[in-house]
Amino acid sequence: MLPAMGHGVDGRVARTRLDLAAAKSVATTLQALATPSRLLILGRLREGPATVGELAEAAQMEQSAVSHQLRLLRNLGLVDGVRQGRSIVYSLYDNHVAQLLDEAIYHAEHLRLGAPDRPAAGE
Amino acid sequence: MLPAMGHGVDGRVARTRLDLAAAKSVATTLQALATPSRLLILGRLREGPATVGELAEAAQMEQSAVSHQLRLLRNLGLVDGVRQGRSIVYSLYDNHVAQLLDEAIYHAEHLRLGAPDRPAAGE
DNA sequence: CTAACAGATGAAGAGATGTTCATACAAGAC
DNA sequence: GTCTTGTATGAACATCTCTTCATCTGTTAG
Repeated sequence: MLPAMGHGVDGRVARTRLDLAAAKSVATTLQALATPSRLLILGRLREGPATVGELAEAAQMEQSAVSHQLRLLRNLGLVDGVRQGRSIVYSLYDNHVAQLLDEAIYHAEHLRLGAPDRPAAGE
Repeated sequence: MLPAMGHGVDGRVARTRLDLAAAKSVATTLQALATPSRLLILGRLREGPATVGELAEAAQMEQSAVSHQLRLLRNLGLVDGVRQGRSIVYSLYDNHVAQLLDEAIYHAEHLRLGAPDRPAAGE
């Protein structure tokens, strides 16, 4: 009862050894989720579409900073923005993004339970 | 047909808005998966326990570099290493790690299908 | 037209990150 | 004990990342 082979959420199995190219690709995408600011933005987007201003408000950061991060997320295909009047409304690109986000949050929070975070405390 | 609310792999739902603390926590963990070298290491461990030397071989990196990354992964609670003679055998800490890895790879690779990665090519 | 609002973008700087090099530590071989 | 193998660790350095500031583009109001 120790599945060394990875098994996905619905039966899919990842059996091919991760090669360098794949690792780079995955790393690039995961890095998009590996920052508090972007997670806050995506977290807000998970609740529904929002303008840049609303995202800045939700993430408590400057408009410019949000815009920079949105560009990154856009280039990676994680979000999409459409103009609506003066505003631009952003939303998660598709369900893969939403799922990845949810699963990342779920697992990450569970993993933190046993994670000291700080190297050593003893002395 | 547009689930704004996130839904996890087996029904669990992430409904609480991600606050800054949670975002930081998740980001920290995800960052561990957001680098090619660490993904290669974890990818190898997904196939079963391995010594530092084997990991260095699999990831094509120097022993020292592997050791540094292993410390990081250890501190985050993603891997665990036990001494066996002269070697130290590492393995994924638990199934959460394996699952997170699998799902990250799965989603990330699917997302890359529509991701240009490079800003603009025209000219 | 001009003014105001909403975002995007480039440059620059502070900080974080990952690798390498040299060295230290631990365990077994002799 | 010494030597060799396997791993950890610290310092240094190059690189990348994220934010801020100033400015520019695009849209609507007057």
